[in-house]
Amino acid sequence: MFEILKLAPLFFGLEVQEITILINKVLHQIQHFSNNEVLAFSGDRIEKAMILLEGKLKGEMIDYSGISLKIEGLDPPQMVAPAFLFGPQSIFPVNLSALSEGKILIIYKNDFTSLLSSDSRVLTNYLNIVSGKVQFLSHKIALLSYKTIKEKIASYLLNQLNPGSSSLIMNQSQKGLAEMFGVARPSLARTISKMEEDKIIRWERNRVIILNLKSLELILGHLA
Amino acid sequence: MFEILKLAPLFFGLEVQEITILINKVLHQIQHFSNNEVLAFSGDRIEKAMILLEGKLKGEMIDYSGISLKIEGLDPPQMVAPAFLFGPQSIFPVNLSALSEGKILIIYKNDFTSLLSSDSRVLTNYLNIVSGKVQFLSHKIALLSYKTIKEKIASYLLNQLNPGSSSLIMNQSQKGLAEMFGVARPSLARTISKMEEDKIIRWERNRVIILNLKSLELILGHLA
DNA sequence: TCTGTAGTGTAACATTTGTGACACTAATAT
DNA sequence: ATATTAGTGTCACAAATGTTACACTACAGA
Repeated sequence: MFEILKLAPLFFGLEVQEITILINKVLHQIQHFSNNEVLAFSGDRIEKAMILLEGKLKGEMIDYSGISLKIEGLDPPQMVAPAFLFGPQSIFPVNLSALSEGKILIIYKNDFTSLLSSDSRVLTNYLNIVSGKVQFLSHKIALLSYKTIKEKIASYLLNQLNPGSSSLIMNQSQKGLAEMFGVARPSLARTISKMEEDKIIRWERNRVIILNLKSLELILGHLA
Repeated sequence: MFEILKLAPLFFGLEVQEITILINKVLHQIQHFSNNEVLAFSGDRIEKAMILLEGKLKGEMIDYSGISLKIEGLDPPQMVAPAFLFGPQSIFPVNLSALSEGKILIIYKNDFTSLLSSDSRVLTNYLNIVSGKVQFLSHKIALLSYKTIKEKIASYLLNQLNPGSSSLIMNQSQKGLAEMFGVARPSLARTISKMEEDKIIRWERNRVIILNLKSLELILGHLA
């Protein structure tokens, strides 16, 4: 019944039998949902942990005008909004609806904390998940706080660069990098070209050579 | 000895006696530090929970050029980087040094998870702290993701506006708003002027009247 | 009331980025 | 080997923002 949970990050390191025993020790429900069913609205209070067992869900973030901003699919054995289960704003960050029929494992908050207390592996896994979100978002904020394309490039290169090395292998196309930075590809190419002109870097297709590390660092230094 | 921890968010809802018993049930150390002592470098692995009992600490985020970007003070009974204790990048996000002599409560990770398991209030408190960080950072990212000044204005106004009202009292000067948005004041004024021209808003010194709410919302809707 | 400070409005010019387009190169699929 | 797709380089023009400067208005303090 819970075989899929062997693959869930929350239960990493546990066998199916162990998982089943843990879950059967706490109050839980199996909720069935049908195709196109709305499971939760953005802003609704979250009362329970929800882990997808079967089927497919969709999370939509809605903006002021009603146009959906971001759509994200959820497959088993993903947990719904793990980092919003606790905290001062424990509300659904998205509209949650079904893309198929399926099943969700439901554990109310108090029972979920009991589950966490009962096995240090599960507790550590959950703390890793939530803390990992913080670390991911912190990194994203650092990236978003760079305003100019030159800063974004410098930051990216300095982050990818191994200490003591002066070149790096690119595993990302310029097009992909532009998407990642949220900028226009031709603008990215133009800025790279300018940095090449200025003899800061040499940009080959799969490799970037740092010609003047100090200049690269100074680009970011102007942030203060 | 642990009286100050009565005020720590981690131990919210517990009495000093309860806190003392819990801490004495796990392995812990009291680390003394002296003025100006460096306690950790940015990038060092985090092995232990650290809660400040006495004294004052300073966290500095250093950028590539060596210029410090952000300085933050820590007072008792704050916990050092609570959201970085677990997770895939469990490293100090800052240089940590002392502004005075003092004492820190040290609990290694495994013992810290034992502490969390042993009292559901402490566990819930810790989950609230870390999850709250996610929620705070998510909100910050939403703000940072607006690229144009018009979007920032629209977002700010829609956030400040009481439902059903069509005007709001400004408790922030344009100059202050420009600083908050990280944009040039004349550029902000120009954009406001344009929105007035377009009959979206009327901007008086201490009051803004929304003339066309739909247009304001559409500004944000163009994000997709 | 007068003076100094803070905030505001606007202009000219400079800089950066976006957009749409096209030609060329490299990689992948048939 | 050829065709298709993806990525790259660059251009002209448009849009948005920054910078510097100055005049004017509002507010607070002496």
